[in-house]
Amino acid sequence: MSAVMYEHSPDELLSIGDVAQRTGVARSALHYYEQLGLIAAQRTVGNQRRYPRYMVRRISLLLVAKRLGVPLSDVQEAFASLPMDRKPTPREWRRVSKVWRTSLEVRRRQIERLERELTGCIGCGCLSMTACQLLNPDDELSERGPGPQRLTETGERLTGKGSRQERR
Amino acid sequence: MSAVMYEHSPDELLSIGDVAQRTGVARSALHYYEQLGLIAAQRTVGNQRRYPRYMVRRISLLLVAKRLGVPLSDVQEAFASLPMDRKPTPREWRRVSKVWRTSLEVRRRQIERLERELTGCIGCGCLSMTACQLLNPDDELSERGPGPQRLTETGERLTGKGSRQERR
DNA sequence: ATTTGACCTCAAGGTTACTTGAGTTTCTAG
DNA sequence: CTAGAAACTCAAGTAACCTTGAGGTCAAAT
Repeated sequence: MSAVMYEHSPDELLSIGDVAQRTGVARSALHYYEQLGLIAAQRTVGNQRRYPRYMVRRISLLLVAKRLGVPLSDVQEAFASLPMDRKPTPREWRRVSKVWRTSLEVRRRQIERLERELTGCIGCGCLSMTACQLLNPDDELSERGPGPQRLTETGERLTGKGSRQERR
Repeated sequence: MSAVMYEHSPDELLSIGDVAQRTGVARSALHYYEQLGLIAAQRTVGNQRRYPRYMVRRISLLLVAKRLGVPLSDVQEAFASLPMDRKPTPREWRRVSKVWRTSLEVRRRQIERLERELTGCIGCGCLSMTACQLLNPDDELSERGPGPQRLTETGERLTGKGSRQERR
């Protein structure tokens, strides 16, 4: 580990292993993100990746997006305006984060609405197909295409009975 | 369309096309859900599926879960206690829906927390790695396995600039 | 100097959630 | 009764997001 002796020296470059540990992202995932152009690294003479510190922030912001269920293609767009070769200014960080904030708010409101609807329907025990908006959303539900749609991301463990495998 | 004349007769069985239209779920997806044991149907002499009405509710509840980003494997678990061969009682519906409600609440709280954190960090422009919880969640973030993780489900279109393809 | 662990690339595989297509059969309206 | 729409099965393909493996290189501690 290249940075283990100088944890907090300001301009220390981080190896991929360091970054993996700090961010909790697997090395293979970092490779993948690099392929997508979401992150970048300098290289040593021996072709090994060396990350400047601000890349960790970039990755962390990426993780925030992931936690929100934002697809990487959207992250790509949002990151397009962030410089890769120098530390972004606070102003630049703010601009990007603002997008996430907006998305967060939207999602929160949708969830609140769902909660209200579910409470209404289930509360009265009706679950009536005709009256219940939740069960008859009508709106764009049928418009959705195929492909995977997941987000256990935020780790709620629905049943709470430990019945879900710890995956793999 | 078998049910087009008797839209609201009580014990009418629905063809797969009917169900697809009512729920907004593609026929192929219904086949898929059946494979997973999430739904079931009676068959005609000619082997075509005929769904009892309550299956539509079951599917609708499944869709709610999907909207929440719950993976189908979790839905499977939750549905395990719902009878497939008869109309579930309101009590049974309630029990299952309660799980969703809990999940919703958890998710909402997480989002609220994220919002607070993001506001704090971005608001002051610091985005500091040491002080910011958002960028250093530490908690179980690294525990996540591979596989797809998406949820544009609720359709927020982050950038709002119509830059995202309408898929396919 | 050597060994051990970290790293590299590239191709292929895995998971979730479906869709698409081929070839065939069943239903229903005229 | 017959044509055309709708359904059936099964296999294979797709998309997002990574992981795993093979085969080889680099770097830091002994």
